[in-house]
Amino acid sequence: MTTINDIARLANVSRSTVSRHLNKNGYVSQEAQERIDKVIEETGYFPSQSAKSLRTKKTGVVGVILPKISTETASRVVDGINQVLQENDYQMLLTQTLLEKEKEIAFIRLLQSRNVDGIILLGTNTDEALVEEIKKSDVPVVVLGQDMPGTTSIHYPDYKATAEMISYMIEKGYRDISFIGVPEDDPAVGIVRKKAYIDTLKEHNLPVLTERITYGDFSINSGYHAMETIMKQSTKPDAVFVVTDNMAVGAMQYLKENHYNIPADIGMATTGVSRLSKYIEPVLTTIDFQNEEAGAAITRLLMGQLNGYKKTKKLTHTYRRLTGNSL
Amino acid sequence: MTTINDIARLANVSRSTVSRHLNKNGYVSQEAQERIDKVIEETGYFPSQSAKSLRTKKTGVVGVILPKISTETASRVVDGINQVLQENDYQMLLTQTLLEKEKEIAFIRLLQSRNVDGIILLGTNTDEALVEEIKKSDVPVVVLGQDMPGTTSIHYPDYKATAEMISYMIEKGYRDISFIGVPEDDPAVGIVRKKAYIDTLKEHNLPVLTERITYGDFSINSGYHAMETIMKQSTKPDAVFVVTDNMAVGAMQYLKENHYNIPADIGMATTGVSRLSKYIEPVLTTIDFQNEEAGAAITRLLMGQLNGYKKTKKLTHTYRRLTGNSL
DNA sequence: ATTAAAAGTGGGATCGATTCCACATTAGAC
DNA sequence: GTCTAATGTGGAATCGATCCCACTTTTAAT
Repeated sequence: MTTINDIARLANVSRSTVSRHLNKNGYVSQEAQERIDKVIEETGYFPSQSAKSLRTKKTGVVGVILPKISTETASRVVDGINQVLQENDYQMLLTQTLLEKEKEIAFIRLLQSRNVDGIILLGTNTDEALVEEIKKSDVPVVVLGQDMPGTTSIHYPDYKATAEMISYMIEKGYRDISFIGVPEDDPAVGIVRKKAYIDTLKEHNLPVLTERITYGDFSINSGYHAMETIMKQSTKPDAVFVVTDNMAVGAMQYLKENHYNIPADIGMATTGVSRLSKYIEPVLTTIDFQNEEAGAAITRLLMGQLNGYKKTKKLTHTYRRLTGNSL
Repeated sequence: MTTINDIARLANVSRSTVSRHLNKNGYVSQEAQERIDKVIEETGYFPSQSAKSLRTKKTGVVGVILPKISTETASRVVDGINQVLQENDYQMLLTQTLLEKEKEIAFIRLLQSRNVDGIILLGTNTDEALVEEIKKSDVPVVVLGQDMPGTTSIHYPDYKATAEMISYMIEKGYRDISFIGVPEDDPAVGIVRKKAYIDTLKEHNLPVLTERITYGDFSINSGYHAMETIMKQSTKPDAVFVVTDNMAVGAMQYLKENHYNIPADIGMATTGVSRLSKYIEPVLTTIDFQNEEAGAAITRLLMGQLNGYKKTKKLTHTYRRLTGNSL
């Protein structure tokens, strides 16, 4: 491999001069620049990032930790992240936890050992151990999707969007709305969205029935089974709200297989699957959290931190309701 | 930041001993090991990957170049890649070209400057310039999706799968099948699949009409417009085959908006959208190229190359036909 | 008891860049 | 024509690891 020393020798200058030219700092004569450029061109030289970052403590790489890439939500967020990183000449080191919590902590360490300049975490919990690990981190960590204590983070408007959707369902005439949620480990999705559901029912003087509240684990399959549990109850609800896209797909699969008509037999609303919801029949009424923009926004916050901004920031992202004919 | 020297000093050994212990080569006494472990535990030390890879020329990072992550096909491939990389303790540096060809070449260089150990390219063309760049690469490059000259690659069974699907459509009674393809820059999708379509029509003594062959650019939108072009012709076809998932979604959108009934008015078949095709109404008949497994397979080939296997390998991946009611 | 092999350790060179510093040359100001 | 500032250059230290080599101590074999 060609090194800076080879270039220096071939161009008849010192390696300091080559470095100065490459980084455009300090003085280099016109002639020297030309000789260096010529040699670089001929050899196809590119500086070793390892050596560079050993000296400068910067790698130009940002680590991204997410549960699983092959979901619409995650891949859209990554699109947004990528866009901002590219604008700022950063690269992305991608890791997947597959929803194993310990891996979030392990990856924060691993990414640091790889000397990333910063870390973006798509949050799935706010456990004490995780908060601690973030606090200990040498590099800035920003979080999307959870209100992570003491950390710059953007979370979705879980409460507002859910409450509004439930209100909308009630307006539409539904009176017995069931709920497919996730465990409380995930505060944003597991606690806040459930609370919004319960609060809104109460506000409208509707009963909150524990048997109408079921849980899945984010997977398509778990949505299927949660829906099954609900529909096997002695009395059936007239609608269902599913907290995530993947589980909604599973729930819909159960309903289709068992020949329930949506929305005639049961209304359905969810969050996510925004891009594909309109090709699914019936067209899903869903909350679009605008994941690309959220990914871009959290990345901009990280860029800010990398440029020395120290204070932690808390933002709530926006959303739009997409109205289909599933209600 | 804690370095190996700090650990050495605190544990009262030399930095060589710490290194030997960490890498489990050479001799280190039991007591020394314990002292070192204790200090590492206390300080939360992790070795600097930059320094390490400057010496060893290995980073444990594999670069992945793909057109766009937020498509079902790409994200499933990445899932497969990730799985194998994780098993082998590699990390993934992800880049997106957004279908700009020059970026494929630029990223091959960039990734090398970042000292990745190998590169996985989701191929979109086999241009001379790209082939040259791959040949010049210091690190192994493997390609998925194209039969890249001189390079270890896995391509999909484009011809066979397409021909079989067209045959199946003909068996089903369709006689005027239109085609939405992509430009020939992409040999696998643009040339081979079209050839299979044409050959199969000919084999069955059906006319090949140029006006039935349209092109898109992989985007949903282009699928929409291609479908529009076809349906605005004086005589309408009785079926359409769309070469990629995204474009199929667009084509379907056009048909739905204009109240064409699938399959009564027009039959439809495609490749991809395998995971979601069954939730779309009608359930799409599609070719599933089993992208996770393809991603895993190409990554295994790369791992082989990293372990010294030198010969270039050419493989064809498998597929399954998923039968829906869109035909 | 002698000796060779095994076990254990530290010093120093090295990887390829950046960056500080000393020094030489040139240009411009008076 | 001096003097200072700007321009231009190379040497050497440094980043944090690996790894070869030299050396000492322990163990085991004869």
